[in-house]
Amino acid sequence: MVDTPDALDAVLERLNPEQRRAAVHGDGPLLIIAGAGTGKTTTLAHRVACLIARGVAPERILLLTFTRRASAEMLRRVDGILRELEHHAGNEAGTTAVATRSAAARKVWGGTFHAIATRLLRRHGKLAGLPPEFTILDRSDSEDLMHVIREELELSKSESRFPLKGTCMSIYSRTVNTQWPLRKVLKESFPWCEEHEDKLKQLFSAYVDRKDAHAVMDYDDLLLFWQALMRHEEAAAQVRKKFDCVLVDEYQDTNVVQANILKGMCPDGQGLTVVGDDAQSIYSFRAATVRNILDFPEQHPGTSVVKLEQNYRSTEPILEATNRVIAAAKERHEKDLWSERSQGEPPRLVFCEDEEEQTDFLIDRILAHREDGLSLTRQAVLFRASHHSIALEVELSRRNIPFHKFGGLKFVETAHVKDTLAFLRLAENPRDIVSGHRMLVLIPGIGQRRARQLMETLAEKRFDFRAWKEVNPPKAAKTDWPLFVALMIGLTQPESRRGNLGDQIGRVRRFYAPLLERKYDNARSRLKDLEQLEIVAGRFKDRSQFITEMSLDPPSSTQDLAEDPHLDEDYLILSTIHSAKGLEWDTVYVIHAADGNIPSDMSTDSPEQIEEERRLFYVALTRAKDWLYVTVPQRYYFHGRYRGDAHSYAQPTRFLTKDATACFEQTTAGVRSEEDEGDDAATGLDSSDIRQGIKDIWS
DNA sequence: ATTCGCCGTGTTTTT
DNA sequence: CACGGCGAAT
Repeated sequence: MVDTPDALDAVLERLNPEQRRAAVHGDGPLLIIAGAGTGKTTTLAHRVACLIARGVAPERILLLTFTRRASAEMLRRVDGILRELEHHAGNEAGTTAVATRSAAARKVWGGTFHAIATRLLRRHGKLAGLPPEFTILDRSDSEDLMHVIREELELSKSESRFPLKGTCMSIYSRTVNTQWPLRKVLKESFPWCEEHEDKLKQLFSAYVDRKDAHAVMDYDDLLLFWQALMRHEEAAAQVRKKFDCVLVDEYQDTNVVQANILKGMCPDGQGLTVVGDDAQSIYSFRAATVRNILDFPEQHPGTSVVKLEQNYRSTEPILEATNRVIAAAKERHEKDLWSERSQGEPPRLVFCEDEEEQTDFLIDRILAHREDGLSLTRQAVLFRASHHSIALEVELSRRNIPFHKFGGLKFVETAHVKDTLAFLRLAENPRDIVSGHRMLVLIPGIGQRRARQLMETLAEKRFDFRAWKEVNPPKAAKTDWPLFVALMIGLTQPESRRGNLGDQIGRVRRFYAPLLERKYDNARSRLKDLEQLEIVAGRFKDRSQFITEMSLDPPSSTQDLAEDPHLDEDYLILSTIHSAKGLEWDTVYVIHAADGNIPSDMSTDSPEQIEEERRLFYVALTRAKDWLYVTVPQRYYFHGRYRGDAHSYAQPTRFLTKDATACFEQTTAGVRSEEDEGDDAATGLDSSDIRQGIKDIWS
């Protein structure tokens, strides 16, 4: 099973000495500090391949990544390396090994903390008293449940205004993820809610009980239960003995609970590898703490530290600019990133009149780069907030330039898709009060109150939907009610559980369509979405798995769902900076780089927040290999209108210090100033067209 | 006692 | 678009 050392050496040859040290490192705890573009994925993939080559069983390797996409990419690379090893090893290994090897990478346990937690808890949940059929609440489901309880406890009737459901959820989530006392969380992050501390405690404890009673888990529970499993001696031993090695990517964006889980998985640090870059920590709003990576050596005595500093991604001029941006950061691990790619264009800082000019400039440059041979998929437009790309999307659609957008509101998060899924979720787990409630209030004549009663009735009758046949529906629901009950009974028949999922969605859709038409004015496009959903669902065999995937790993781009033939088509990438983490493109456009957007006005309360925004900007810039454009639309928009008088101008982001700016070539977009002035009139395209286009996106 | 519907307000980032 | 509040309709 062990390859000849020669084969391994030949493959490791292409790594630099530090990367190689990390890849071949033995059993002790290992911390890899990997600056942007220093070949982190390559290194980690080689390490995994080395482990397998040395005889570690792939199914005993746990690889924790930040997204499903990252995990798939990593395993693809591991697979590639293993095949290469085969090749080098020549014929001695024989044909059986080939079969073993090519399947090996797929056996690795790869995924996000949450996905792995789900997998472990479905299998070992009994140890923690969990029913294996639990359903998972996404953020807005959790908020809905919080809302229901808040109403029941009549907290909204308290004298001073009680925090909104979203705020309650944020407080709760922050409390459990930081593992701080509620008081401290309120004081530091939600000072305006301090007076409600007692009521919040009441609310949160009811929330925890309710989730238990209804067999639902929110995102935080997945981590918390895994943590609890690892604190229970017997359970921990059972989980631990499944794995020999645990590798964690993007460690700078993990929180305290995740660090505790790792400590539980590898108490003495044996077999534990973490990789990250403190300069790229951008998820503290999710309670991630950079202390995890900074304190790792103390938490795990005997840690070897490897620093990767050679950048393979960007040209020297781009790297110099990004280095100067991050140099202004307050607290950081000194890193000295350097590149051998000395030739290259300077990054450009482009001032635009307004957003329209920015859009024109972008499209102009994107097409020019494509002319020069850079396909659209090798170019990406990055922005701070999802809505920053709306105007660009409209124009791209108008010009038939294909694009995929990552981040922002996802398909599965839209109301009508959630409604549809709620039917399946309740069929799968009749105790799921959130889905039940959501569905029931869709039916005319049924509101908050009756929905609650109906769910109580269902619970009393042991979750048998036939109990609802006896219910006397209100007048408005006379015709819908029997149809609805029949639908639910149909969906819970044993054959439905395994039966064609597309069919099931179709049945729901036929019942739901009239309700949808009544509820939204633009039902047509929403119904089309449901047809999409039907197709996606058809690919799954197991209903429970489908529901889990939709809440844990939803399709990351809206266009992912569109059509399969899209796979080989060329398309431009639009992405939030957060969703661009870990990726790279030949040409990167960072748009709306004005103060107020970067840093976001929402995140300038504390110095820590501003530092995080700085790192965010750094992450955006460091995605670029050869070309980097930073665009600043100067006219300041405010809720779609000019703010105040017509001549207030935006400043470029404060993170472009004088030092950093010096690395940029400054230009104005000037798309319009020359001959385009006349063209504009000729095309007849005007802001009213664009605004109409914007409205079309929503409606 | 409930549900329905209209209107004003706000809008980051994500597992 | 989503949410919450408030008054009208059932």
